[in-house]
Order: sequence, then C-alpha cells, then structure tokens
Amino acid sequence: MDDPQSEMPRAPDSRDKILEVAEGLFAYGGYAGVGMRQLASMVGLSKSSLFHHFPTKLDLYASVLDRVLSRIEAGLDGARPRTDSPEARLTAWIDAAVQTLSEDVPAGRLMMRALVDEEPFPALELKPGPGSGREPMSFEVRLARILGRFEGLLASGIEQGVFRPVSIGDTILSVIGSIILHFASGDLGEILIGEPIFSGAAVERRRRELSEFIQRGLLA
Amino acid sequence: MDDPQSEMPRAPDSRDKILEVAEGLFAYGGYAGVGMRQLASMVGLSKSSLFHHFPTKLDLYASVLDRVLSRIEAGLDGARPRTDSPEARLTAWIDAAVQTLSEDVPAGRLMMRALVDEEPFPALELKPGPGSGREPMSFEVRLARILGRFEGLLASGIEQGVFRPVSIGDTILSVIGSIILHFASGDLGEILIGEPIFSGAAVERRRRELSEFIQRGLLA
DNA sequence: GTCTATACACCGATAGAC
DNA sequence: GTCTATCGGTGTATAGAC
Repeated sequence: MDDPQSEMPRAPDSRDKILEVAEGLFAYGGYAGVGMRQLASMVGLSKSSLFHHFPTKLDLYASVLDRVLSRIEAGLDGARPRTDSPEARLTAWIDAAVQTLSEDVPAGRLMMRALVDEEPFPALELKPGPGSGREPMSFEVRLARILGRFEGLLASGIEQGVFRPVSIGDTILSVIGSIILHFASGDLGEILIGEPIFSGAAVERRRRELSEFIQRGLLA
Repeated sequence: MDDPQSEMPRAPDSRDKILEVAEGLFAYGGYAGVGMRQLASMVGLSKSSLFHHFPTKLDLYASVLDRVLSRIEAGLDGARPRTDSPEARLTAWIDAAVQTLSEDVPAGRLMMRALVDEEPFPALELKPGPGSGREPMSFEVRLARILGRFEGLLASGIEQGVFRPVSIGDTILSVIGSIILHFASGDLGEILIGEPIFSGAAVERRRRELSEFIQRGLLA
C-alpha cells in the first residue's frame, strides 16, 4: 500500500510477524478466544509493542482477515481455465479454491468463523449503499469481489443454459459451505475421512469429489 | 434422565431457563465470547446461582450442545420416507434437516461453531475406542449417532448402485457444510439471498434447492 | 520501535449467610 | 436455591523512559 515499488515480498518485519502469529491464533481460538498477552509472548514482543503496530485488537483482527482474503483472492484469480465455457470456469474455480485452502491451513477456519460471526464485525456489509452510514472495510471489499465474481460465473452459466436455473444466492452458500467446511473441520474432518485433511491424498481426492459433486449438482 | 415419568415437557425451571438463554448467547458469541455475568443478568439470576446449577462454564456449554443436538436428532428421526429407496430416504433426511434448522434459530450457528472449534472441546472424539483414555460426552455420542445414520444411508445407496461411488467421508462434509452454512450465515446469508434466511419463502426455496442440488450430485 | 509499569473492568470460581 | 462479598487472574489499553 505505502511501498511504491513493492512487488516482491519484503523481509518480514515485526508487523508481518504479528499478523502471521495472530492469524494462527485467531483461526484456532476465534476473536474472543485470543489474548494480546498470549499473542505477544508467542511473537516475542511485549504487549505494548503490539499496540504500537495496531491501535486496537479489532484493528489487528481486521488486518488478519484482509491478509487471508487477499491470499485467497490471488489464488482464485490465478486460475485460468483453458476455455471460457461455464463448466471449465467452474472447474477451474473449484480447483483453485481447494488448492488455495489446502496450502493455507488457517485460512479455512478463519473464513468460516468470519462468515458465521456477526461479532466482532457486523457481518460484512457487502453493498453498503449510499445511506448505510458506514464505509466498508478493506476485507469486506475483497470478500464482495470474490463473491461477485463467482456470482457472475453462475449467472452467465445459467444464461447460456449450461447450468440449471438455480437460485444464485442459495447456490453460493451451498458451494462455499461444502468447500470450506472440509478445511475448517479439523479433528472431526480427519475422523470422517480417515486421514489428515491437509495430506496430499486427501486434498487431491477432495478436489475430485467436490468437482464432480458440484458440477453434477449444477449442470442442466 | 432423573425424572422417571417424564415424557411431557415440564414447566421450565431455572436450569432450563439458563440453558435457553445460554444457547442464544453461545450461538451468537461463541464459548469465549460469553461471560457468566452477562448470562446471569439476562436470565435474572446472580452469577453464583449459575454455578449452583452447572459446576463450571464448560459443563454448561456441554449441556447446551447436548440440548441442541438432541432436538436435531429428534427432528431427523421424526422424518419417515414413504418408501425405503435411498433417494426417498435422502430427500426425507434433507427435508428434515432444513425443517429442523429453520425452526431452531440458534441451532445452525451453534452446530457450525462446534464443528469448527477444537477448543473448548477437543473436537468430538466420535469413536473413542478402547485406548483413548477419555469417555465420550453425551453430545459426542449424539453427534456420532446422527453422522453414523447418514453414513449408513449413503453406504446403502452406493451399494444398491443408486448413488455414485463417492467418498463417504468427503460427501458427509460436503452435505453438512452446504446445509448448515445457510442457517449459520446470518447477515451475509440475508444479503446473498435477498431476504431473511429464516423467512418462510427462503426456507421453502432452500429445501427445494438443496434437495435438487444434493440429489443430482449423488445419483449415479 | 521497544520496553516496564500501571490502570481498571471483567474473567471464572468459591465461601458462607439466609 | 438464591444471595452478597470476595478471590486471584486476565482482558484491553495507556503513560512514559530509553
């Protein structure tokens, strides 16, 4: 943002290190379940230093959400299908989502928590509109963009008659839920599928299963 | 449990009232996000009285989970399909799940949190086995039963060639995720579908959409 | 930018009167 | 079964030295 020639990853400074450790903690314990003392000791700084980099805990949490959403957005945008058919685009989107979440252990849990929580954030006012009174936060803009692109994919597929005329909102919730819960389910997921959910074999099977399941569910 | 002739719902005593209020609070704020003081004031008791009924906050939380799971289990078991075909059983199961969650606002959120959290509970040791050292809690037994029945439904459908030979564990996670996220998504869900997620129209459409989506995803 | 020291509200939990 | 009073600890956040 404020580094004019930043394309390459910089050497991690204290701020980055705080964000990284906080991400794991928030994913594991949720917003209210993490204390600044605990975080400070794991980062190796004093508690006061945390408040130098982030004025409040809520600011820190918003930055963590923005960081993980930016990685997810980059992962989804990097996937280019071979053709522009809705099926190919849908498959590429699912593959990219699974791939991205599989390489980013805290991401699934963090996202699921953010989607379910109304607190500490009033649930992502995606379209604040003129009279809402509040400006959207950075991570809200990112989430709106991600969901908007998927919505566009579904709409064009339906328009072309490739997908069934499903309810787009319902379908977004169904697809997101089926993709994310797996990577957010921890021990329960491991028990259900019989191996670690982030193992190579489990991820590759997940990709195939989800692709088949969702394609069949949507195709006309 | 300790009322020999209890078939009818009793008049709600303090314990029931605590559980009911706590359920809403835990669903909204998660385990760590709720304080016993806040709960006590909302119930209309002193904090100490809470500890008379439940020795620790964790015991209270376990009781809340058990209570909501018992309602879900009852809702799922009450649905009897007209025939014993796997398609009919699956449809009946989905209808019952949607119906139950739609009539029980805190349930979806509470369940989603319980599935994602490893803390405060070490994630539902569904099959503790002989050497696990720990006895399963009441709500774990209930969840294992619910998931086990759905697993049996899928297995018999696959065996009869009605369903595709999907990975059962993956499919359970996909189906559960797509069903629950909708009812746990709060404001975000409302924005996505354009109306309150618990409104009659939204619930009825949800039932149809999920039924179609999942049936098509699974049928051979 | 990092530290020590501190402020003060709230945390879960207990003791003991009624 | 409910209450008041209290415990030690932790919550976020700030002041001010270096």
